[in-house]
Amino acid sequence: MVVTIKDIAEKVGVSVTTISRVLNNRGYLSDNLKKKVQEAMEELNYQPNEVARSLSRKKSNVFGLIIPDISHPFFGQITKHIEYYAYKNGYKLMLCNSLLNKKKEKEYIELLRASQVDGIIMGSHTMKVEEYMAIKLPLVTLDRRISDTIPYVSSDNYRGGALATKLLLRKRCKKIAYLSGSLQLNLLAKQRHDAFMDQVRGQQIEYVVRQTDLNGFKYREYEPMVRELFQEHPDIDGVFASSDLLALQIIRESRRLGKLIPEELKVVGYDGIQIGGAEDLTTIEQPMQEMGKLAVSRLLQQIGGEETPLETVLPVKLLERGTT
Amino acid sequence: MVVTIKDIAEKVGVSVTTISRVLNNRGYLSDNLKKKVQEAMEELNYQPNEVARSLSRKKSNVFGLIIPDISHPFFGQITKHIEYYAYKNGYKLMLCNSLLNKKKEKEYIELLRASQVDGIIMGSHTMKVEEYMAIKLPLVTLDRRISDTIPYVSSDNYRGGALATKLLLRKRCKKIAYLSGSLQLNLLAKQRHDAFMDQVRGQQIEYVVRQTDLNGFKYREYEPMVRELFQEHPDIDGVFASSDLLALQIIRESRRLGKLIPEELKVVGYDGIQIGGAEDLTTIEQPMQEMGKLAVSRLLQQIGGEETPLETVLPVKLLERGTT
DNA sequence: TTGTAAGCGTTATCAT
DNA sequence: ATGATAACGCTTACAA
Repeated sequence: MVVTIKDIAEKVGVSVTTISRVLNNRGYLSDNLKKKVQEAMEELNYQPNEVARSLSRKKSNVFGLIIPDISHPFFGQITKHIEYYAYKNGYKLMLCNSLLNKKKEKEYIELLRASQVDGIIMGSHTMKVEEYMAIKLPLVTLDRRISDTIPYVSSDNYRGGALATKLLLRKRCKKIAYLSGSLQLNLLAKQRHDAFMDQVRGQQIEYVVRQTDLNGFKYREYEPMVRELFQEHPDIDGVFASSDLLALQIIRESRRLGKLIPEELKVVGYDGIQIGGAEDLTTIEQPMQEMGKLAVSRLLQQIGGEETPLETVLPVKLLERGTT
Repeated sequence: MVVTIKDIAEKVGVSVTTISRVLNNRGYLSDNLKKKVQEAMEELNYQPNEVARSLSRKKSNVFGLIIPDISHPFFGQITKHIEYYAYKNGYKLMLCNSLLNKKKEKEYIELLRASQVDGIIMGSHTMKVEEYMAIKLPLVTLDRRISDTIPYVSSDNYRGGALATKLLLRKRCKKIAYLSGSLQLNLLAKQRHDAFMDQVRGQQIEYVVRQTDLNGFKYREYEPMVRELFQEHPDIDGVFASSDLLALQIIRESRRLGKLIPEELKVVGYDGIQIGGAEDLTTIEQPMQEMGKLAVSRLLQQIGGEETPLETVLPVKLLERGTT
């Protein structure tokens, strides 16, 4: 049998209440008692049952994290930081990969509520606004403005888009393309596109916009899009890709075509993923560590009953490297 | 207040036992009753409390996953698959990033036990053998043979090492290097090195072995090691890197030095990560999906009281691509 | 300073 | 077929 608080109580010869007090360091306790209890715990190798605690306290110290795909470097990195700060604050993390599957996302949300998690960080969203509003749990989204009541943490997408586009203009590109994953999926990343358009319109420059309608993260499938782009527009000399992974695909394709980078083609990515192969890529770096930290702290604020600002927009940084 | 089984019972006019029965579909229940209960649940928007269930059933339906770093593509990908199969079997996943920090790993193990998880998948190991043996919980390790009682899932590291090395020999390399992260950390990956040595010894070929003593995943710090290697041995014409990330670093450095790949230098990586930039890399692919699947199923076996084989070694595959 | 007892929301064991 | 009631392991008023 597993050792419980009751066994400790019997061994020491006090009530369970007292043991619980020692455990939580509440109330007045003689040092002698404390010591005896500690010893008994050691001896019996006692471990508190967090499930029982959660039930009793109505608090689980668990956060749910719902993202599309943990194997995507952007989410992998941000998750790393979220875990770091959650752990630091005494919270565990339940990992939920939605794969942008509506049913799975919904099931996970229900599962998280049923599991009495103390808060949810959403980096995925495929359901209707009302369904998120109905969650009634501390909630924060990553890079997604779902409604004007659900707090979100993002980086400055518009500025990122502007920085990237301006760089290409400054480098005297004559015909530039904006490439992105599905725009619908991510409202805020759409601002990169808006910024691109604002920079490009009215300028003496040709431009092309392309987006996948993949509702997924099948990076492999970026390839045909990129190939097609260059077939239709072989004279493109600048590309702003809305993710580093996409940018890498472009670089790969242009190598195949024998286009020299940056001489004949300049490429700017987005995210700032720290992965071999992306290290020479000029890109817009999102402050992933800060984003993770703030996502956690927005949740903690809500749990603590504090006011939480609707928007938390963090600055991005242009990393000018080898591909421009 | 939150709706409980009791509220449903009152509304329907039966006992909580009956509601619980409906919930778990146990025993004999009239269809009429079932329907009425279902309706009441819908109406009151009832959600079972998993914490209470776990306490009562002594089963949480949660697995703990301890890995060094979720932002490393290898672990990101394998985690994706683990999550997939866990979910499919009704288990949630608690994500624990150890950062190869002994204290954190130990704390997490305790936390997982306290949280009554039903099993642990360990992809990290920094503690002493006995400490793992003392876990007394369904356990499976990834790519780590800790003792001969703890089941592990891995791919065939020796064969992977042999395949990679043989390829370089077949391609007529004259001087090849084996590069790896810290060998101590990962007993099984060490077999890649053994295989390398077995292939290379007694052949008419020069070879060099280098390993970081980084006890971490600071990929950035691979750079100096790689640079140094080429300074000391500018005549190397083949490299077997024990991870794709390391291989990418080598490719990067050789570009800088103006060495042509594969003409002047051939590079073989390891892992088969699916990341832009690694797509042209010749590498040894680990069957990550199968590994994730089997890690989960080994845990399920243990939970089900079945015999679990000590070792599960899956085949690797040589992907011959652009860098050889 | 310590103890009694109720309560957290479910499940499980007997009854009936 | 359905119900009482104890039990899961812990916390927390309220007492003493």
